[in-house]
Amino acid sequence: MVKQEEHREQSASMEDYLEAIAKLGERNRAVRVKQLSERLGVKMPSVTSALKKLSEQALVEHERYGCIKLTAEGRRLARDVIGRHEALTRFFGQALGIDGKTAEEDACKIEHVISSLSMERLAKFVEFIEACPQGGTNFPSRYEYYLEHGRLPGDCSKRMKERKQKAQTT
Amino acid sequence: MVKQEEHREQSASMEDYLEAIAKLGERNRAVRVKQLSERLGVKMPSVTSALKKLSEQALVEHERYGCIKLTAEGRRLARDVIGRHEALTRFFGQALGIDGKTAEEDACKIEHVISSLSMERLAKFVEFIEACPQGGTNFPSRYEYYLEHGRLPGDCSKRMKERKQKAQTT
DNA sequence: CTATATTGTTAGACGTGTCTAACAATTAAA
DNA sequence: TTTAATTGTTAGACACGTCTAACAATATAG
Repeated sequence: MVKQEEHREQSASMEDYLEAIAKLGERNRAVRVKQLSERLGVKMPSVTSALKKLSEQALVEHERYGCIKLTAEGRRLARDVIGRHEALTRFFGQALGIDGKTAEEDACKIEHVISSLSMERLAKFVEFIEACPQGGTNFPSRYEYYLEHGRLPGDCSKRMKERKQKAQTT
Repeated sequence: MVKQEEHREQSASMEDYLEAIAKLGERNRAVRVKQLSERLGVKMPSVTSALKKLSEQALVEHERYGCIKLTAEGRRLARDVIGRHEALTRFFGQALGIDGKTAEEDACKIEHVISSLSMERLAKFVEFIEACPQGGTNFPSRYEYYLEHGRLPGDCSKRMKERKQKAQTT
């Protein structure tokens, strides 16, 4: 039994490129070097060289002067990064009440270094806060419960359902 | 009015060196290159070259083959880093219930990238959790209150005092 | 006090990711 | 459709932080 093809750990920079390509690709069809360079605040040659690296790892498809696309694997990695980014942004914004700009910036940095365990817990914590915005009794043990069961023990779950229905009907 | 001598931003690596020197200096008198190299998981030449850089910035005193000490400014920076480290460790450990090793590792990374605003809020949040380990009613608004006034509105403050007294008499 | 181990330094290489300067391709305008 | 503007690439430099190899100083044992 040989060790399977592992996740090649990506550097913070490369994760930023993947993330940006995915984000720009959401709306636009063709992602361009220029766009990436502007979004990431680097010069175009830096983008070119990053794309070369990512192409070699089969995370990106890019032919000279052509458009930029993620491969399936690249998309997977980008999704992960974006997931971390969003959860962190919500944590700083919603849970800690940090302003949007700072929340974004911090999420941008931390998304590259946080462990998956902490990331999961943080995401759960945000869910908890969001599910029960008015709080309730006995927070830490309620949080424990939420970690265990994925839902709240008492009255808040009703409110949560109401909110979901409301959201659907909106 | 000319802009005063600013905080030269330190890289993650340099902050790690400062932190390690401070930590090793707590007990031992003379901090050595070898110790630093072991603690930080780098080879000795890396330490030598880092010390050269930090000496040039007057954050560290170090003469060839001699002992390593922080200057007042170096100590100040180290204290900041350690403060962030400890607050983050407590956040991941106490608040999110992450195991000690992971909490340490994440703190180690995040301490170098988090904004001071988020850091303050996170520290306050940990205080809140620690002050009132059993939780109470209406968590988010209680947390708001704590952010505003630095203490809890109701019954928990009594418990907190009891805990402090208990800690003193132990 | 000499011989040996240990610790520390220097020199120089390397990988990463950035930059500028110069050139090439593509697109838009005249 | 030639010319001009924009966009992209190549080549090469640089800063950072690490490493190895070789050498130097200090400490420890005989």
